[in-house]
Amino acid sequence: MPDLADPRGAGHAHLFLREEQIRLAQDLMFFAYRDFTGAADKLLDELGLGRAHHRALHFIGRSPGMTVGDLLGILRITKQSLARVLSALIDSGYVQQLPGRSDRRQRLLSLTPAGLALERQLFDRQREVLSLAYREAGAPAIEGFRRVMRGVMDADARAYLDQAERR
Amino acid sequence: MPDLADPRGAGHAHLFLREEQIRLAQDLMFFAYRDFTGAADKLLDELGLGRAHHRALHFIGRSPGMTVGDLLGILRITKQSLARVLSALIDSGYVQQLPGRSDRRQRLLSLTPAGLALERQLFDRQREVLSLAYREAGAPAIEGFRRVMRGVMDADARAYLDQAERR
DNA sequence: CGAACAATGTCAACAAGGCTGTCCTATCCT
DNA sequence: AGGATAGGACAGCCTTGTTGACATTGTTCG
Repeated sequence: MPDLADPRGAGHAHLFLREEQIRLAQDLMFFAYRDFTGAADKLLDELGLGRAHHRALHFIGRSPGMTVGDLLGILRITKQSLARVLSALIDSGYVQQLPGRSDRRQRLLSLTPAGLALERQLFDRQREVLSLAYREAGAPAIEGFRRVMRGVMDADARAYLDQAERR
Repeated sequence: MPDLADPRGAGHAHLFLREEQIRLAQDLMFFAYRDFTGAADKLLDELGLGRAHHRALHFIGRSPGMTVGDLLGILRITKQSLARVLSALIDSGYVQQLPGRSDRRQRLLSLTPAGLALERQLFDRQREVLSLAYREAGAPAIEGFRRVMRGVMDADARAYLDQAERR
């Protein structure tokens, strides 16, 4: 009865297992994020854009008509940081701003046809990577992936996802 | 028989579903990575360190005795970028270098006691977040998470994980 | 109506952490 | 002896984050 003979040892083994599992997750986060975002980098680079531009394109495409404030809340960067990225996208003709109907101080953001086309190209690069991963992992794994990732995010981010899913 | 009556419609619905699933994964990657790495930021900030320092501490702690070249291969940054981070860690007494036994050109990297202690504190911050997520998601979800994340990474990263698991 | 507040934009300066390019030293290997 | 390799160092650049201050326009409320 090793468990009774040495409960402290068993406890250590359990902690060790959990620790190794967490350290593995740290590795997974680093490598998966690096390679997932990296899938779009080559194309971005050719256009003189960066990941920050991609993020903005992504979220604007996901919620057309969102305000600048909405986008700031999602990205959690300062408006000065966003302004640089956003004005580049507007100058390049990928994003357009329309005055809000109910509140005309707002600038409602949306992708132009060129922006839609670019976002789709970037999307396709990442889809390729993720589709392979999904196919290898199988449907139940995908649901597990979703659940864990969701659990890592803060409440605001979960609320955003809930709202995105309802659309 | 709607499927036979409008196979094109069904195809579109299928594509739409897959597309939405991929876009959801983009969201998950952004939010989960942001909040997971963010868990350690406050502590890093107090010590005047950044995420780059944390990454180096993590991987050195994971494979004590690794060479500078090994670390470069994992992080995929230039040696000049790494040098800045590494020399800061050495100057602060968190990392030490020992000459390689078989090849004395090498500097084998390891954490000092202070480095171990710091890495543990950073680890604990992230463990807190991830433990909650794991508890909510359940064991089968964790395995799914692992499988999908692994599938997203490139072959080199998978090989690193395989080797790390064998230790 | 007018004052306070809110949404957005803008200028300036700074820091972290990537990058390139070049050159150097010590060591290893043939 | 001489070329290849591991690592370090100096210089300068870019992206993308930061803070702080201030301007403009539009909304809201007493």
